[in-house]
Amino acid sequence: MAYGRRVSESGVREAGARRGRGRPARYSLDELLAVVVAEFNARGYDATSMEDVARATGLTKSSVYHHVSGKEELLHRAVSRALDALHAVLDEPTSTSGPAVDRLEHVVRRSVEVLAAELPYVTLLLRVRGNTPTELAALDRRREFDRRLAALVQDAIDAGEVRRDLDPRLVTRLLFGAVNSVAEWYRPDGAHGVPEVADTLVALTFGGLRRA
Amino acid sequence: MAYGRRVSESGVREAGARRGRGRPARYSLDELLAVVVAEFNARGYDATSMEDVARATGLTKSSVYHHVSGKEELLHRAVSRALDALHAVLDEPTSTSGPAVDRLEHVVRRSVEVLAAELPYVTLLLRVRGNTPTELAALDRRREFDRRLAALVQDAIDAGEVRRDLDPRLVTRLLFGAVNSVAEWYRPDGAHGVPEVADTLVALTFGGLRRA
DNA sequence: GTCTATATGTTGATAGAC
DNA sequence: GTCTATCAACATATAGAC
Repeated sequence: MAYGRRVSESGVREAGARRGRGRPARYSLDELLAVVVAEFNARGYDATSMEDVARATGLTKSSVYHHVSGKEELLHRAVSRALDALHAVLDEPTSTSGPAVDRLEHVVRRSVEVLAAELPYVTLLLRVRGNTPTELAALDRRREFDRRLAALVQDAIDAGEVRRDLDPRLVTRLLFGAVNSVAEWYRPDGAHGVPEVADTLVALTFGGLRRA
Repeated sequence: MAYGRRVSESGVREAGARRGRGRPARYSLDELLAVVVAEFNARGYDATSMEDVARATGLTKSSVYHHVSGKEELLHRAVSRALDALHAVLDEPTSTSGPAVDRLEHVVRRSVEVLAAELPYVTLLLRVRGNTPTELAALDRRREFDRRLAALVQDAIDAGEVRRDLDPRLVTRLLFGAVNSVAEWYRPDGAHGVPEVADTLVALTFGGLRRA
């Protein structure tokens, strides 16, 4: 923490205060990315100009271009981070051994945890539309992730551990639709902690809402 | 259907074929909106320029400005249509009388149906970020809708018809997170029809996935 | 109700001094 | 590694002819 950098509680450096004055900011790429991704999520990637990025970081546009080749590299680094974290969940030991329904439940829980831990990056990923090569590549990796999820649901059905009367691809989409929706409202300092969110999600989708 | 207008199966006039040539298009506002909203959803609202809008409609920018005051009016008309349709669900008789859990289930089913029927408009609504006055007003109406949903869940808990061990606001968010996620993949000509989607969603969230 | 032409601001990105 | 100054392209929107 040299230079007494002004960094907010969330670990995101505070915005725009020192442009052109005082000591140079000396951003690391990760620090810069955290600020920029927060801005992308607040205004939308397309609606955020490089001038907005510069203002948020407290640098000039030129200085931002010293760190990255352009706006798209910022997006690429952000969504790659999210995709790496999500794919890693599927490679965990508990995701690959044991009863299929337990593996599925584990992946649901861990997905919520990763979503919370990497919230800004996952949020940005979930909003990617496919306008650029970077975005298309991200959508491809997302689809690969979804295929691996669907295989997990299929395993649980084949093992007779979940009800067989539902289409597995449809169940996968709805189940992880609920998981992903957490990104729309979850806040680290909000009313609900990660364990409660994960427990409620599992209770809702594995146990069901209706009273016995 | 005068003038033998070229309109696709989805009711959306086909794009860009006649700019500057042949008979004037004579768009109604609703027809124009359908084309434009499809474009907004394909590229993202912010990433869609008025030039893109003009190309998609087969008009010039100037002609588009004859129909609407600007880009934001197009957004306003689209999200208002979605919000009107969603709020109407809560005012249906079956949403306001009978056992609370049945009212809740009815609203879930009808929300899926409205989402499918008004897919492009709801899709656009769900992506609104809050950058402009129009978007902020839309977010306000969405929040009001969510409040009414949460009250429905609370009613079902108070009536003892659903399990009491879950936080009602959290359940509301996850339940309708799953509902809204349908907009991300549902297609009218896709593998799953609306009744199957609604049945599966209700089975998943009210009955639960795990085998008894 | 459509067009061509244009006004005026903003965009992503670069040149080059310090 | 930051800055000032600038560019060409593209943005939203308008004027006015037909």
